[in-house]
Amino acid sequence: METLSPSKAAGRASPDAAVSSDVRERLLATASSLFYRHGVRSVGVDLVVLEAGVAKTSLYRHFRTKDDLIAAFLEREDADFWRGWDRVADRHTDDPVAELEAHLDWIGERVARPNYRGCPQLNVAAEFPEADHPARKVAAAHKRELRRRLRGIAERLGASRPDELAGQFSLLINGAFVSAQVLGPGEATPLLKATARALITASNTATPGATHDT
Amino acid sequence: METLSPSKAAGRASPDAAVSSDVRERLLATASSLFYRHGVRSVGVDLVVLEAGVAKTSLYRHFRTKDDLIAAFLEREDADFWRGWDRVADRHTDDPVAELEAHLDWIGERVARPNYRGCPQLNVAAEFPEADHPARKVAAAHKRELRRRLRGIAERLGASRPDELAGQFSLLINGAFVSAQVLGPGEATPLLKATARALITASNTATPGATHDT
DNA sequence: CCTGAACGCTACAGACCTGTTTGTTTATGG
DNA sequence: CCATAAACAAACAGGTCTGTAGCGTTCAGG
Repeated sequence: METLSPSKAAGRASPDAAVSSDVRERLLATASSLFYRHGVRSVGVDLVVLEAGVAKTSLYRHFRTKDDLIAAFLEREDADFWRGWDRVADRHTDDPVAELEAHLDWIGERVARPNYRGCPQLNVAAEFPEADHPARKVAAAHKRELRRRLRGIAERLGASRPDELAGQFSLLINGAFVSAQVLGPGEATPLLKATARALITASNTATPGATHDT
Repeated sequence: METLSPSKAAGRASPDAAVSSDVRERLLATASSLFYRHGVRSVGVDLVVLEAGVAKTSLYRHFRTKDDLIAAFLEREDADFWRGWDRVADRHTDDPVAELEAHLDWIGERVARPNYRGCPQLNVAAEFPEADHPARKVAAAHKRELRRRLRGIAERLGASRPDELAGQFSLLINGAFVSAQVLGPGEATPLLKATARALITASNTATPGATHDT
């Protein structure tokens, strides 16, 4: 029988009710870190509760299943991502070109980090082929949101076909997310920005309604 | 050694010696299909041998471990991919622009297929974070080869910085591979081609930003 | 002071996983 | 016609996985 150790009780958050979310938050933070670093399927719930210093029963009190925990992980990553995005966007409310370039700087820097392991949304999508998996829905919504925001920028750029331009940006950014392994360090940012500039130029000079395809 | 027997057929393995590779080939074909459709980690060896109609001992005679089987799966996909690529390239030995566009058509068509499940190399890389996994080495080599071939095209295009242009193409194509879930049907090809055209145009004008027509 | 919620801990169920072992069948080459 | 190699079949070893059950402890609020 273990006697309760004061240091233990002090180490973890005070049992102070606060909201019950203290344990939940620690679980989610631990799971997010483990899931991102090692992949979702290779991390068992036993490891999560061990690292979080929490009982397994508590995990299943806060998350119905592991799949729900995975979805919560992606939602957390989604929120983090847009928080960072907004921080960048807020510095360039007037100039859409500058805003886009700042986003690409931010993304390029992120992709070049030594422990970068790819976009969590894309990773989970690759790990779970079933499109109706709860986490897949989060991932799909995240990518739709990315394109939506890019379309907003494209509109402010005055592109003749903003949705098409946004699609191109989206291709580009997702390409950077998965290409870390094949890109040299520091290569992503210049590639992203050069490509974006070429696309903006082309979108300005393109003849509206011209059909290039055949 | 290659005695061929007309009495092939009949559901079960033809006892015909053939090359020993008959069983191996069926194993690899079955595993490849299952791995691609359902993901590598979610398909156990028991299922592979069941679907292949082969004994598990046979699997482990031809592949030392499951990891080796996964690597063989990626090697097979790699070979298939370049076979298709070469078929396209062989039709456009004279015109690099036409060749690139043909490749993008081919890729766009592939990505739009209803049961497209992403690039197997990228999927496996997402499933196995450990960079030293045998399959990861195959995937990395595959992506390096892609960029190498794109650089060849960029050189024949007369780009001033062919390696940079190849990097941009690479970003673009990998982006298309992972963006299937966010792209509308039939959207990939026009996006790919329009982007490639913009990049080629930009690469011809020495400094980005200038809007010059070819 | 009592009740109930939240948490911790241990053990377990039941399934699935990779890889091995043992023993049998089959077919071909010498 | 026999030796050899390869395949088959089935059980098993030893883990790991998700999720549940049982039981004790802490603590806030009435």
